[in-house]
Parts: sequence; structure tokens; C-alpha cells
Amino acid sequence: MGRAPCCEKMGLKKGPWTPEEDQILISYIHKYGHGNWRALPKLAGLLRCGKSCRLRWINYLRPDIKRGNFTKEEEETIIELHQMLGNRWSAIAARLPGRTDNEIKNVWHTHLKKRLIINNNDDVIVQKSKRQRNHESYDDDNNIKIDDTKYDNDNNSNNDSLVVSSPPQSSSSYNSFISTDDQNFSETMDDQFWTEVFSSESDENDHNNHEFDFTLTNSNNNVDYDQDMEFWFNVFTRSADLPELLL
DNA sequence: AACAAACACAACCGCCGCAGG
DNA sequence: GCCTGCGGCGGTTGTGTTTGT
Repeated sequence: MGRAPCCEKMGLKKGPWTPEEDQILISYIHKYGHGNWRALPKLAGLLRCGKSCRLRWINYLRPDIKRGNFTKEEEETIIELHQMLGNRWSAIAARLPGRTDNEIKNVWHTHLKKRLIINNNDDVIVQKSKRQRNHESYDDDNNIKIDDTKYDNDNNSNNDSLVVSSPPQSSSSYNSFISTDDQNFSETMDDQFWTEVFSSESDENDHNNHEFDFTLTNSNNNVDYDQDMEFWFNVFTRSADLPELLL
């Protein structure tokens, strides 16, 4: 038997904090600080355990917490740091001023993880949520349609994800399983950089399900596959200026 | 409009490492 | 060296909200 949970003690309250409790905690910490979390609730007159007080203060009440949605830059930083540090949320939070480990963890699990997965073959998988799968998605900035995807049936029989194979190191073409609306696709790609879209094929019985193989070339006509994960993430989430990525 | 499914996020749980006795 | 208490951390859950059917 492990140690009993601290909040199971008689009379200690659990669940969401009330504004009154918040105010008591804030006032106490402003006056006396939080030297001893275990003793704090009793001294402050709160029917909470020390852990609960600490969590509430660190994750919600602290004055230096930045509220609101994560910016694109913050999300990219999280992805980068997660590549380096793994699930060390507190270490990641330390590099994102105003954000808490809990918040970052939540964002990762609810947004980022579902959008970006590296499988055993080092393939980059951009996975769509079930809700996303039911809708057509457009990037507000460039109008690229990112729906109508062809899903990888071998690995994802439930059609949950879009698999992008690792770029070949010596081949002159990069085969992608990207499927998109060909008209939107060609309109948004700068011909100077994205010079060719070829061998497109579509299922005659399903006109919403197109598949393209395409070649990526930069302005010097040099194929450039050697991009890091962030690049591919940006490409498939349409969160960056695509042609500039190839410069 | 009602219900179900999916999402978002605050909060809890349990483990671990460290410090002090 | 061992035990205990505490803070900190990461995983998980609970619940309110949003979106889809």
C-alpha cells in the first residue's frame, strides 16, 4: 500500500476552485509567500490540501501567467523542444515564459500530438482529428485545401492519418501521399519553386479522393529533400510560407 | 431542437528525488 | 544507511463547452 492521497483527509475539498478560494489563496501568498505548501491551506483558512493550493497557484493564479491561445511560434517551439527533451514538460515550460508545464502538456496532447507523429520508420505523419476528417479545411492565409486526403490504408485502416514517407536521399522524386484538390493546390504553389505536379491520378468513382506524386525543386532546380521535421510539419500544416522554406 | 461525439483544460493521482533527522 | 515529509513532475481523469448529425 502506498501513501494515502493527501486530499482524502477529512473535510478537505476537491474539485474546481471557487473565486472566493482563489482570492483567499492570492491574498495569503501576497502577504506571506508560499514557503510551506503543506502548512499553507491551514494558515490561510482553506479546506484544500497543500498540493491542490500549489497547483492552483502555479497553473492558474500566478501573476506572470500568459493566458490565451498559443501562438504559432510557441507551438513550433514546443515541437522543437519536445524533439529534444521528450515529455519533460517543466523543462519545456522553463523555455516558454508565462506558460506552465500543465498548459503545455495539455496543448501537446490535445493539438500538437494529434497533428504530428513520427512512426517507427521515421515517417512523418500528419494526423487529422476525427472532427477534422468530417470537414474541409482551409488555411486562412493561403487558402490551401488540406482535406480530401488519401489515407494510408496499410497502417491506418481506420483512415485516421495522412502518411508522408521520409524523403528519399538519392532519388529525384519525392512521393507523397498528399491528396488535395488539384486546382487549389496548383494555385497556391509558386511555380518557381514547386515546378511540377505530375502523374496525378484519381479514383473515377470518387472524385473527392485525388492522389498526387510531386517533385519539389527550388529556384536553382536543385531538389532539396534534406529538411527537418519542422519543415515537413510546416508544409503539411500550412503554417508557414512554403516557398521561403526551400530557400 | 435534441442528442451524441469530440474537444479543451483544470485538477487530481501517484511516483520520484531530495533534504533533514 | 534508513525513514519520513515535502515539493515537483508527468500521466490521467473529470467535466464543461463546442461541434456535428
